[in-house]
Amino acid sequence: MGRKPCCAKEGLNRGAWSAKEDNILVNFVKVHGEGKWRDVPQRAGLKRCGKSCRLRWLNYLRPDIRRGNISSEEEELIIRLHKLLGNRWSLIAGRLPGRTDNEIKNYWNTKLRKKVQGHDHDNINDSSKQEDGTELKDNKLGKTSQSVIRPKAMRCAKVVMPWPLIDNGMVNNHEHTIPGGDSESPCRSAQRDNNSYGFLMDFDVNDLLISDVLYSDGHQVHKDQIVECENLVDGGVLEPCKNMPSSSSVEDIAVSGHVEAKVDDSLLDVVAAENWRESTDHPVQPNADSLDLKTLAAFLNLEDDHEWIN
DNA sequence: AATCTTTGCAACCGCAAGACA
DNA sequence: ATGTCTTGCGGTTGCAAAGAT
Repeated sequence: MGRKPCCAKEGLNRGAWSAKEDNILVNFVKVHGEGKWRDVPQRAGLKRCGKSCRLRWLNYLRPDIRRGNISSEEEELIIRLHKLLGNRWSLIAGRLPGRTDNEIKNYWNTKLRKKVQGHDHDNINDSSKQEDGTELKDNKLGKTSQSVIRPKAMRCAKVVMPWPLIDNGMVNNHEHTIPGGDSESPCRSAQRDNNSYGFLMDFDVNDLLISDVLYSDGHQVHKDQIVECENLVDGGVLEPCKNMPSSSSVEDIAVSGHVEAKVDDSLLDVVAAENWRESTDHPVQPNADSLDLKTLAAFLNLEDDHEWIN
């Protein structure tokens, strides 16, 4: 027996919302709050599908929506997050306070994709070309291959809050333990040094993943990068994992799709959630935003974070 | 000025996961 | 344990505005 459709489609308005409909929905949510979207149209007196109401609210009517042009910092962040997360628009949007997944998706599809593709084309490396010089495509959509973290299955055992947040007194605890998480993570905790990489946290992912993230560029990780990474480790940024497969030679560590590194949402959400909480009262809050960008910059790109955050 | 093409964005659709009875 | 409901997500579509011819 099939499930009921979310709404009877006959007699319902479709397409663009009128100002009057917007008003009704806003007033209804103000009074009754979000949720129970299925009942909203009937209770609010809207000739709309509940799903449509929810979408309209989330993507357009919510008071904390930040409209207007996407800044170059946001654009840069979207590109980097997309490189890291793929088409996980909701996750990407979660790192951009006030922006919706739909907006970011549209922005990517209409502007950034071309931009990035153009850039990739310029920087196409040998590994993406066949012997005859034609480019290899990794799927039927013709996307260039890239390392993407699929943030679902893996559970994060323990999360260490980013130091800037702690230093700023935004949070009290130095550790947030996820209930049910495995307390014996194979990777030892990241060093508690006062540095911006602290939020690489006690994470249930091996070093390969970390180097994936740090150097995810869709290309092979070079030996000198690993050396650099190890220097970071030596410097107290990351403590080396004990269970790193010893057989994996440096040259073999390809940052490619086969590493289905499934990072729990909490990886970055810890940061974003705090910033979001801070920013919802004042959607454009320079401190919170710059903090978030800076922390993410440190996470996403160790080398040139000074260049794009300013 | 008229028509065609492209672009940008809001909205829709189907699917999946989690919650709940 | 199972079925249904609710919500969220990502892909796609439709349409209006802008630009090109």
